[in-house]
Amino acid sequence: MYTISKLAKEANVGVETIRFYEKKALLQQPIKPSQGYRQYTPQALSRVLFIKRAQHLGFTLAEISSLLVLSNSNCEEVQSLAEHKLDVIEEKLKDLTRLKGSLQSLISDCKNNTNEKACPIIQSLQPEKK
Amino acid sequence: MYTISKLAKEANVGVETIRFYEKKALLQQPIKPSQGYRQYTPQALSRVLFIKRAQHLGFTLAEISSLLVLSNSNCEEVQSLAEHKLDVIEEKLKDLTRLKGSLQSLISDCKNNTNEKACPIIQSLQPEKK
DNA sequence: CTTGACTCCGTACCTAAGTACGGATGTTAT
DNA sequence: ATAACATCCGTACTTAGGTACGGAGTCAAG
Repeated sequence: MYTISKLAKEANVGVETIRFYEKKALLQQPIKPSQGYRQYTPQALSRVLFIKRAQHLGFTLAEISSLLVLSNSNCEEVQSLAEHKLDVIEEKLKDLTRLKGSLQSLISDCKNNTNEKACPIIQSLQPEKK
Repeated sequence: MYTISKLAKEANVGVETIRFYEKKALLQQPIKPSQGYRQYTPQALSRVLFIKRAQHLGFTLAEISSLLVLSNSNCEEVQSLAEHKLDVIEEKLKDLTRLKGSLQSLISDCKNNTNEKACPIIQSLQPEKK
């Protein structure tokens, strides 16, 4: 059993984060003993670690909430959530790759530029005159 | 010359966005004729379009602010800002690629899974018992 | 000269995932 | 039993980039 600060420390998050997850119903609030502080079980720790791992996989807290609901029953739906997330990630990868190409070519233009006044990057951002 | 709503329309942004950019000093507020509405010059339109293009290249408004300050003088600093942005993008690309691999392997585990109860994705998120 | 559309301006609200504050209460060590 | 620390709880603040609201003033058409 843990106090809130020990739980937070074990999970490597702030105390406020625990309380935040409770508000968001990602974490069940342990019944407060009418006297004294709340006690957290090892299951609560598991839950927080689960949340943190899922975040590292790129899931938002809202999605993690769904994962937790589905986790006891439905492998297919979990899989479909993961596939959707994969699509989003692939979309972002495409965008960033395109971005990278544009920036690289602008920077290389800059390096070939001897004219100090007309920076090719700035030029490229100027809209054409109408 | 444009009214604010015509400017916004030309630039394909909301009226509120123009006002927001003025607050952020990305856009100079035209002097308000003591009577009546403000008039925007074609230069103001160019400026808004510049901002939107730079955003598409992945620059934040704060960075665009720097770009605008530098744009009249210093190609080298503009280039260095772009290089920094490129580094950040490459870092993000690495992270996303790693993420994509993890998700793909979890999804493929799911597909090989015949046991409906134990979803491999959920399993992988469970911390080991201590 | 009045109606309807547009503008001005400050302020509040939005998402996401927390972080910070502050007063009241509870616990622990001396 | 009192100091020092921990917890409880509600509320406000943070970043980024806007969006929405509401009351007042202004402008153009009929």
